[in-house]
Amino acid sequence: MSAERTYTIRQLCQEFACTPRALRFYEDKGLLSPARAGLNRIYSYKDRARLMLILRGKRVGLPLAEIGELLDLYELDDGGVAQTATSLGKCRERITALERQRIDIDNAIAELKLGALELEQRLATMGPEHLPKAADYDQALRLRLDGVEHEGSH
Amino acid sequence: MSAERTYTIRQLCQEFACTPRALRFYEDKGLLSPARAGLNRIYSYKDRARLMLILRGKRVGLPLAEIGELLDLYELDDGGVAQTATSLGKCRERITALERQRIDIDNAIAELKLGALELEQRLATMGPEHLPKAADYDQALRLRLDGVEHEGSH
DNA sequence: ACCACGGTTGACGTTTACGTCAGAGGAACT
DNA sequence: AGTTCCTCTGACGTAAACGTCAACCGTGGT
Repeated sequence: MSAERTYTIRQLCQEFACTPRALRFYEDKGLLSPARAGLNRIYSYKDRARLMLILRGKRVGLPLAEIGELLDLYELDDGGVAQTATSLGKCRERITALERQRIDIDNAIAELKLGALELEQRLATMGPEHLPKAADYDQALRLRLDGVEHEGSH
Repeated sequence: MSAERTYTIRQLCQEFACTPRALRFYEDKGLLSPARAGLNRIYSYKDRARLMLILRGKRVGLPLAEIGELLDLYELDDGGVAQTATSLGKCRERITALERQRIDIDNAIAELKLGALELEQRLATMGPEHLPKAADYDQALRLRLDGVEHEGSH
């Protein structure tokens, strides 16, 4: 019966790398409905769980509206058999859609891996004979490295 | 040396269920550059292949800009070693991103399947005691079936 | 009492990926 | 020649998902 842990908007944002604006937006869309302490929003553990589902839904490309429907599937106090039946229908539609998408992704990954292989081989066999000039190569590489701010191991 | 097959804009649109507007838009963005017969666009077999890649990229949630970069990876006449190296980098980034996405999708599918199971059981154990009324149930079901045009096995 | 700080509510701006006319041009049938 | 198509080029509109900015509020510290 310990008071369940709660979160401020900023805590959740830091944890999941999103902005307060986004959370309020999800709230506008009915995907979240945190409690209030005066004006301030207080997110419960359940709210946090919902947020995680929302973000995963986004990562797999679902529009917020669809995510909302799916979230409702999990919290069905329900309104009857017909409701449940159509929910099941939507659920299955989403499953088959995601399975198609999985296939697309597998194909894309396969092709990209082939592409990567070819690029590697090209790099390997690409002797100085294909280069503009050793000096140019050197300079181009330098420019590249200078231009890239992040991702550097330095 | 038979003249390679070509396609009008409408033919491609019918084949891939998209609109002429979309194809012209992709052209604006540099993802396609079909030949012309006067004003009219003439799509080659290669253009068609690119379009398929574009559409698959879209299905996995890539923005058109990214798709453009990936397409360029396949057609590298190239500008040197540095170019090829950074291309390889981008390629690998995309691969790992897609692999993460694959995991998300697998998780989402798993959860949805659990949800579907629960819904099925609820439907099974949901005796008339939870129903508004047997008559209402019957009527609601009828309405449902009438409202759904496709997917019906009838 | 004053002020910084984090949070809140509008309201308008922005990007992406097209949809939707409006107006015109060439091919083809009648 | 007239009409019917299909297509083309702008140009403007739109939905989704926030970003950004202004102005306000309550609370803790000094």
